[in-house]
This record gives sequence, C-alpha cells and structure tokens, in this order.
Amino acid sequence: MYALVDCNNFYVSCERVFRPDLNGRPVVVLSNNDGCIIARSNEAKELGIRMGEPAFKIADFLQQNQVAVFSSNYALYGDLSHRVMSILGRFTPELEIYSIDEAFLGLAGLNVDWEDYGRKIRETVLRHVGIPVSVGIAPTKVLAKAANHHAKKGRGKQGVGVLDSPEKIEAALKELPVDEVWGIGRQYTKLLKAQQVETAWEFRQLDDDWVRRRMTVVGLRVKKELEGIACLEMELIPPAKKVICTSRSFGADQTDLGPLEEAVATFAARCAEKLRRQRSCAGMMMVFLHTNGFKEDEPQYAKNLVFKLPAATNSTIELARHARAALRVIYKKGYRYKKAGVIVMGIVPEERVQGSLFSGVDEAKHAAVMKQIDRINAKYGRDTIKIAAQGSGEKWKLRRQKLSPCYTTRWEDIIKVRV
DNA sequence: TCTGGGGTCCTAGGACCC
DNA sequence: TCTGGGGTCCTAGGACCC
Repeated sequence: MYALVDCNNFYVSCERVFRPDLNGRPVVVLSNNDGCIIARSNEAKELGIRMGEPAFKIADFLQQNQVAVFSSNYALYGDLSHRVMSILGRFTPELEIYSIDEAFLGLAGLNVDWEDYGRKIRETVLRHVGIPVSVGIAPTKVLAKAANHHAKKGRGKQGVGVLDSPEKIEAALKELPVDEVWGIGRQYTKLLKAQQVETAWEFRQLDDDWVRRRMTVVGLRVKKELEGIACLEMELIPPAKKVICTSRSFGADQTDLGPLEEAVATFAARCAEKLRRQRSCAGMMMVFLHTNGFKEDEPQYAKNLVFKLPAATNSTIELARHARAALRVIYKKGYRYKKAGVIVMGIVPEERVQGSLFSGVDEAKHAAVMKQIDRINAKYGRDTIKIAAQGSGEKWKLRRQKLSPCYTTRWEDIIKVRV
C-alpha cells in the first residue's frame, strides 16, 4: 500500500500558520512578480477565482471581496515544506518527496487500520507544523492520488481516503472525472472525451492496445495502476537533475545591456549553486532572452544561444563568464526585454568530469573558492558573498509588493510574543 | 503598469556505424 | 510483390507533472 500526503492549498496554508486571523477568509498567493494567482484558499475558490488568473485583471474584484493577497514567499514555503517532510519521515523509512507539498509513503509490511493511520498522519502534521494535509491510501500510486482526491472532495472521512477493496476502488473511480487522473492532462482528456470516456472507471475499461497506441506506454502504465497493478516505483533518493534552469521575468522591462548582464550572471550563479548541491557539473549552456509577447503593439524579439563549454564546470565564475559572453552575442539594442534565463545541460557527476588541456582554468582552485562561498552563504544567507558581475539587481529584480515576513528563516522576522 | 518557474519522459526521424 | 540486419546517438516535438 501507498499513501499520498498532500498539503491543502499549501502556499495559502503557509501564510496562515503565522496569521490565524486569515482562517475562514479568502486568501490567494501570487506567482513571481505578483503576476498570476497560483494558490487559493477554499473561500477564494468559492468566490470563483481561477487558478492562473492574472492578478491585475481581477484587482478590483479581490479588493471588493476583501481577499487577502500575498506575493510568493518561497523561503517560508520551502522551510515549512521541509518540516512537513521530516514529520512524514517518522512514519516510514520509505518516503518519496514528490514536490514541495506532496509525498508518497511506502507502507509495505504495515498491518494497521488504514483510516486510523491516515488520521494519525494528518493530526501529527497539523499539530507539529500547523499545515492541514489530505491523505490517500491505496495499492498503487495512481490510486493513492485518486484516494487523496476523494478525501479532498469531502467524501473521505476527515481528509483521509482509503481504497483498499475492489468495491471501494470501483465506486471512487466512477466518481473521478478522467481529467483528474494523475497522468491525464489536457490533450489526453480531449482524446478520451472524443471516445465518450468521462470517468477514470471508463478509462479503465478501454482496450490495452488502443491505450498503448494512442497514449504511449506512459498512458498504459496509468491504466494498469488504476487496475491496481503497481507500475510506478518509489524514488527514495531524488535522482540528479539532467537539466537545470534559472529564469525570471523582470520587475520592469529592460533596455540596456548592463542590467541584463547582471541578471544573466545571477541566473548563472543560481545554476552553479544547484549544480554544486547535487555534486555535478554542466558541459553545455543555453542563454535566452525575450521581449514581452503580451504587448502586441511593441516590436518583438526572442533569441537563444546553445553552446558547449570548454570543460564541464560548476564554478559560478566560469558559468557567469560564459553566460554574459553569450548574452552579448544575442542582445540587440532597441528592444524592451521582459525575461531572460540560463539553462545548463550535459550534466555529469563532479568526479567524472573530462578535463580540458586548453581551457586555462585551474579547476581545483575554482572548486576551493566555491566551497568557501557556499559555506559562507549557507551560514549568513544567500548572496552574502557573490561575484561582482551579479550586481545589485536593483534595476531588474522581482516585484514583490505583498511579501509576508520570513517567519522561520530570518532573525528579524521572528514573531515577537508579548510577555 | 500588470500575464510564473522548473522539471521529466517518450517517440519518431535522421545521421551514422559495422 | 518481396531491395539486409542490427545497432547508437542526437534532436525536435509533444505529452505530462507540480
């Protein structure tokens, strides 16, 4: 059996942990740059606020309905996520952290009442971290997801859904719209609806060969999982990333090369940090920038450059140097740029890097410097020490007008309790 | 004024190898 | 009718996830 534990309206719940006055009120959290709605409390959902809606389009509506609006505060969400996961880790040695707000628990060999067990997980996380979660328990991952969905819709008991018999599975799948099945997205939904398939149960009745042909082995695996045949294994150790991307829309459009160079150097620095964290190096890089496609009356320009690095590296200095050089190649004067990014690829483990006779870079020296930079920044906070090319970010940094305090990760933001 | 960011996997087709 | 057989690597495109 597997459990899927999913935090309810996670970002909103994080904001509420230190603001209990927001319980029962509509709350939303915005994407970077205060752009779109990316998390909604149940009250906000009931008001009809849609996922992904641009905030500026419904600014009046939000105000009229006294919706509490927050910029996204990833320092807070990341920290609370970490706490939730460490609590879940007490329940089983088989924990797969699937995303910032979800985890699978392998429950093999456990002989307990599943309803009780699910409730215990819920209560423990709520008491220790203050985040409400839903728990789905079933024989496969896809069914655990379905059980979780079932629980969220209020049909399970107190946020816990258990599908441990063919009868319960059939009943739940007959109520589950096919587009809510994990692994069935927009395109497959269209395909299935054209076949008169509306529910997960109807999908399960389809012919294997047809599914294989039209939805590849991925679709077939989903179907088998719905039948109760486990095809998806637990990933206890997160595999190293094969591609790492850092990109941002700017708080304001950029026209000059200078600030763009700083932005790209900063993105390269973030990529380098991510590479070092997973102990790998990148052999290729892509740098891209583009104007704002929504402004149809303005001249548009988008360009990227992909290139091999002379030797695979995770040095901030090297990656930033190449990123800036690439930017200078693709930058054209006379446009208003909205977004840029750096992607690193050709990722290999640190200890398997093929050196270069001609790069002229002393890799050992770079590694030693990076180690000290990481140590200092881990202790005193990100960018306490950085390379000069990153600049201050003053010109291009994100708009975050409604940022909540970093209650758990900054000394200055810790809540004061009056005695 | 204003519209997010970061990933994975699978398949088909072309170039190339012996 | 019937044009060898078996393979790798790379890329682009399309699907999906949070």
